[in-house]
Amino acid sequence: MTGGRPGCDPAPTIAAMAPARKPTTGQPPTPRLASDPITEAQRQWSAHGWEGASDGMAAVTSIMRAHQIYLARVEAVLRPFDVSFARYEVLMLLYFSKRGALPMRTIGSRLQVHQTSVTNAVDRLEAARLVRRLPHPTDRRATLVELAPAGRGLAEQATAALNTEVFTNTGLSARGVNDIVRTIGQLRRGAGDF
Amino acid sequence: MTGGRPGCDPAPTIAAMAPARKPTTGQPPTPRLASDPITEAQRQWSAHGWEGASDGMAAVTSIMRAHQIYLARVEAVLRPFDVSFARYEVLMLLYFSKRGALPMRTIGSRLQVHQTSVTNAVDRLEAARLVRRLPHPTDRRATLVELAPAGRGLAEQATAALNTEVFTNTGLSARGVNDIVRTIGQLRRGAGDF
DNA sequence: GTCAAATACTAGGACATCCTACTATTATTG
DNA sequence: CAATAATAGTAGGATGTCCTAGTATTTGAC
Repeated sequence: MTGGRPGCDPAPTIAAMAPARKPTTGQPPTPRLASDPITEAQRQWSAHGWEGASDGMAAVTSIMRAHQIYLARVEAVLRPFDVSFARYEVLMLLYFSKRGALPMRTIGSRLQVHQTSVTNAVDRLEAARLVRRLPHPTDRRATLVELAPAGRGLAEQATAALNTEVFTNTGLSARGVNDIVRTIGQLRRGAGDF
Repeated sequence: MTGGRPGCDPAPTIAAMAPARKPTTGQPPTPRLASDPITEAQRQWSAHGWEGASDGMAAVTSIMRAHQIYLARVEAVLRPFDVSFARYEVLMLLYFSKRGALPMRTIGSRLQVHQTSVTNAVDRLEAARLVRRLPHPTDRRATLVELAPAGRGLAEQATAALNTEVFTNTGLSARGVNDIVRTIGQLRRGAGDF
């Protein structure tokens, strides 16, 4: 969820594995900082003799949490449009395609999701009259998914909303944005994305 | 998802919304680079007049993809132990707790997941005899979740596997790891995580 | 040309996540 | 002290993701 469909709440994080913080009542002997759970988890990792893995654990955990935060924000923005992020992605893929139509398989490959996830998303998009299934003209195994006019309009409106409410205000500095894109680019290259 | 339980394949990404690349046959007029889909999506964003949002879109999309990659790797490592990442996180939270037991509510708060997700995870962990539910000694509304010996052993073994196979080899440079943790720390602070 | 292998899609099931109730218990307020 | 509000947990439902299996069609090999 990665699944799932986050509402406003985020997803799980190893990060939060820090021991319970004392309530900030009074003035406890320990520094009453609202400690960063990921930093705390790193401390736990080191305390258990896993120093070599603690930084990587923190990075992976940070990614998990960031995903949770952004997915929740995106889904919240898309909710009024009655589409999920998964379905929005399908719409945008079709929106950018020259003919406004793509085979199911192509959609799955581009979005890097399982075929059956595409079937699922297209089922719902079709039920909402945002796309149509058409027979592929030359390959009778394949099914084309065509963007309906309503789907095109929704794609534009939803994108405008996402741009305003999420993408132009990511909660990161300009440098942070660049660092993220560049560093994850490294990861994605290693994973064979491009 | 965020959901779901990724096997080896990743999750959706706006990134892949680039138009189909021409096959690299012959030597097409356009540079036949196996283009980075996220960079391509950025180009599309700009081409549609959404320049101000393209960088943020790329960052958010990168996070989504990174999550997908890491979640798939983590789940693959955990599969032999018959636990999901969500359940592993619960085990580790208990493992780090002083008494090896925590109320359901505390688990949800620490992992930042919905209460019902904790109920779900604990149901399965309990069925696998990895944890036990106990009545809270003073608050009869609450339920304590106690780490069973088998759960403690599994937590240690699974962590060893994750450390070896994922956390010490994240696919990022040391600098990349630090950039990720630091930059996402920014985001998390803004989201009120600490 | 025919048969095996690969490909495209769907069906059904397992998990995980969220949300909205609903119950039981504790805390708060008048 | 009683009534209301807040909290802890579960049940049931919707979505999304994956996987395996099964059907239809196309490609490739002999």
